[in-house]
Amino acid sequence: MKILFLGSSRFSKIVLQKLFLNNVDISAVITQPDKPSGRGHKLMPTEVKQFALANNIDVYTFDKVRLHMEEIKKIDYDVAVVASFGQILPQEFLDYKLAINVHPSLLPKYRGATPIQSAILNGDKVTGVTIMKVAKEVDAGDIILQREVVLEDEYYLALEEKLATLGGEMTIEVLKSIENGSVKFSPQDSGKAVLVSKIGKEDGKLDFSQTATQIVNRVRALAEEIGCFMVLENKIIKVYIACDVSDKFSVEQNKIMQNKKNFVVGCKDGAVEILACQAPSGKMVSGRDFINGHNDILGKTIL
RNA sequence: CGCGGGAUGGAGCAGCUCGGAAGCUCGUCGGGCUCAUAACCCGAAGGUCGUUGGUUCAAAUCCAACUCCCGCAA
Repeated sequence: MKILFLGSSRFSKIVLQKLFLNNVDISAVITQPDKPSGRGHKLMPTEVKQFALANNIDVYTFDKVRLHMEEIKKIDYDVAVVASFGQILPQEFLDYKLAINVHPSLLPKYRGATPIQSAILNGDKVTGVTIMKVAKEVDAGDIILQREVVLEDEYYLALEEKLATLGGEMTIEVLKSIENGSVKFSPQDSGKAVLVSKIGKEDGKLDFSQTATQIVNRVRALAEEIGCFMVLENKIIKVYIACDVSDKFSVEQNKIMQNKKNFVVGCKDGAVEILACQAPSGKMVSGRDFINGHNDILGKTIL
């Protein structure tokens, strides 16, 4: 059975890698076009494209799939595997051959762009991966296989890797079931659907009037990708790692603790320690180092 | 040619506008206090101030080029 893989993100790349290493027959890969990125606006290929090139897999970069159906129909494949591709696929593509999607949540919960972040942000104890048929409505197709994953206070990247790896394994199972005809489709209960939208820069701002758990969850969910930050004396301090230290310290809400050893900020129900952060123009440093270099901020207020 | 910030003992920073003897908070080492300590007190070591050239009586500081790092934007 030959597959056509469509994906663009790091999540996609991990799934693709899993399939590749398990000798799934990958006819070709379709990914988003190279985009200007980084300093100097150099053109950067997606991680999926980089992986494909490094492993001699045919790769196509299509800005809009619907404009390239002719080329797609020339590719010899049986099933399309879609993982975080970043484009809405046209009906013509869905009608052409079976397309299945790897989605990192327990559908119908968290349909949309940010299922992994949403699970962490909401403090969920369990999330998972769903393999479903791709339907016209986003993430609403019939479910083929679903597995749960218990959250263990991971940060985004670690959870993404875990879910993507599982997603790859599940995809392989599903492909086998399609091959031997045992595959079953069960419709989603759309009444229970939870939609999550894109997350923007401003969502990374830490609000110390929230609880310690909420703040830490926000850092876990967003610090690595979008970036979390707080505003201190008109400067944006990026926050990378934070933990709940309410049981060790008691600090007034929004205030920085007067302690040269720990970068601790008070919040609604306790205190959060900043373990890694970054000042403008600086590198990422430990909270301890940050305090050493900016000891004048002790006792100051976070806006 | 996208925009901008930075490089100062082992770490994180100040000093640069207005040139003129290297500073702060830590760390390290030694000593003291203490039942004890990551706390406190005393002392010490450790820097060609990113590189190269220029201006000057004199450059961390002004000028030029280069190297490496970082943020924004996308």
